[in-house]
Amino acid sequence: MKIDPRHLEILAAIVDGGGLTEGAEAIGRAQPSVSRTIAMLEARIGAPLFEKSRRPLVPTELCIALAGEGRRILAAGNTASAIVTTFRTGHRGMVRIGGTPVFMDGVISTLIAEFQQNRQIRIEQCYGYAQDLMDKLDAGTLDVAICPMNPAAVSSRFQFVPVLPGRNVIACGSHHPLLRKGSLRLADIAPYPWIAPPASSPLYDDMRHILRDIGVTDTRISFSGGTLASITAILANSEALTVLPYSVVFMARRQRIVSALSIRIGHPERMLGILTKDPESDNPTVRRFRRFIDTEFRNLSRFIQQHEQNILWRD
Amino acid sequence: MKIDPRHLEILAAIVDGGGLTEGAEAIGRAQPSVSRTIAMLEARIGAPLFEKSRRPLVPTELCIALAGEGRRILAAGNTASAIVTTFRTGHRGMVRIGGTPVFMDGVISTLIAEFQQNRQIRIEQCYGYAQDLMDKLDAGTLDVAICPMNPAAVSSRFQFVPVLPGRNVIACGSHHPLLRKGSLRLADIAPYPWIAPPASSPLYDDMRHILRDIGVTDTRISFSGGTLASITAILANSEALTVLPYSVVFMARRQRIVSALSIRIGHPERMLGILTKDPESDNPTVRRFRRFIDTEFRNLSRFIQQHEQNILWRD
DNA sequence: CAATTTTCATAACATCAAGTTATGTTACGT
DNA sequence: ACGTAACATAACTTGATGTTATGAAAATTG
Repeated sequence: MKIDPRHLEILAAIVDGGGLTEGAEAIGRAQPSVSRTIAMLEARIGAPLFEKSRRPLVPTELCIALAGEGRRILAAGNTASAIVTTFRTGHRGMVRIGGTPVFMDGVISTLIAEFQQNRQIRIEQCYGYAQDLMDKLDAGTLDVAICPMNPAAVSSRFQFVPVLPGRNVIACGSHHPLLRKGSLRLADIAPYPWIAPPASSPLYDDMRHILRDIGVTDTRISFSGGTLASITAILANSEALTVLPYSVVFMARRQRIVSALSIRIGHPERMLGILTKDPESDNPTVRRFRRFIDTEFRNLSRFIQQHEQNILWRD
Repeated sequence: MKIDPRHLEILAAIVDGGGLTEGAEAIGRAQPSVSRTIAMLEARIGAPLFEKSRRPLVPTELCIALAGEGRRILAAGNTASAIVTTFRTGHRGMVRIGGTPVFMDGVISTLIAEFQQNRQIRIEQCYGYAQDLMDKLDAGTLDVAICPMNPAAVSSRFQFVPVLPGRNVIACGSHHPLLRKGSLRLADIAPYPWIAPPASSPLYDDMRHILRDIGVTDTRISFSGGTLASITAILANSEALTVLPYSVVFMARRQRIVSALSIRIGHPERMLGILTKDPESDNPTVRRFRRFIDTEFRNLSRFIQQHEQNILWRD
């Protein structure tokens, strides 16, 4: 005998409320409605649920047992409602994000940890470069991409919200001898080996341009192919140099492991930004994540600007 | 946002079954029905529950969370069904029974314990004599009465199922000197004191008749007003005599504390039986209890008859 | 004890979710 | 690319649930 779970809910409400009227109110219905529902339930079960002709309604043993189950159903329904609410307010759910490796490791991961505070949100992260990320957004396997792009060159199928200029710096270990030098010249830099980003990454191109600009010719590559963790470790324990996004070095400044050389280098025409396919159709969690990233980056941008004013950039 | 618990059940069934078709079958509906239900649910919630355009249906994070609650609801519903089933088969519920004190204590209580084996049944017992019990049956505060009555004199408003002749015996402690005597005469019995049943009980009248029949004139009452437990204790620790229903002494024979004198006494025209108001309208538990009492008493009756054949009754 | 109030039951009707069968679509495997 | 299996849609029927209005009965109160 299958019983409608809503009927059990009503039963629980009546037993707990102490009467038909209270139960009806508790569950948001009119009294006659629940009265008839109970009558039908009794007919189906074939046994009375309340003692007849008693005014403060007295539940049967059977009724009390069933009301117990009804209470469970009520509880499950409430938590289900809560789940939906937390989901709709973006406090629960999943966000699939992708971005360039160094940037995800060096900046985004820190923000993610903060975003997950007080929320039950799962982040599925993947790494990739611009084209890759756009393909995934198209395929619907990614909600948000965070990557450097030329805002003018973004397809109209995507929304691109720029948040930071895509500036790079020459990074080194915080113990590096060049940091103690007053002014840097080509001859000073030339002797040191370089860590190369992956050949397919934009950073790699950036580095090539920078080296050409400052006149370094035969670059000695001492390490390549590592993610940020490896790069940081190498920088910390050698005198190698590399090119990293300023924001990454900025975020890492707290650990006092890596620093940036005070040398002005040309920076690309790209902006770091949030790339999405159809911002309106995203679920609340994704929206909230985008908003969060956006505001955090604007804060970061301000910090970086303040920081830059305290540094003398030399040629 | 209130969610229909049945929808959550369906969700759970789909997630567990791995597809719409399986889920629909599990819950006993046609596939299009659940398809539309899910569509409506998604519309209400405002978020997809399954990933679109994927053929082995892939549930969303949100969906999995909600399905968890649905599973609870399903479980509660199942136990509710089980409760109803056990109730309908008489394995659960409550029976309100009443009867004459000595008889309830001496016979019925033992049977109740056996009846409750493997069942979740609450017994509400009360004591009373015939008129009292009929009033309570009339008032609907009693399901079954078990008492001695003259079958011919039972009102047609009641059903009376006789189960045992209302025979009495003279009871004594099992150490009693009279038990060692060959044949008993009035002079043998006369010296001993008597325990009197409550004045309002049928047993009291029985005792008076018996004493008159066997010629005892000035009866010495040593104890009165006690229930069976007290009477038994007095019998065990004195040489007092009393009148008890044969069935009570029979049930007590195991403890070897009380015995019956082998003296034939007149017995009343009453039958012990099961008295009910409206046997058809009773719930399954009560019916089952009546059936149980009936068959147990028939067994008891056979035992008693076999037992009697092994005893020489003297005048 | 009668009057009043409270509480539950019933009636009559409207509405909407949910059931059905029949029939597309569409993703996936061969 | 083609067939199959699985899901979606359509059109219609049914039945539970909602409503208001009202009746009946028990409990309370003066």
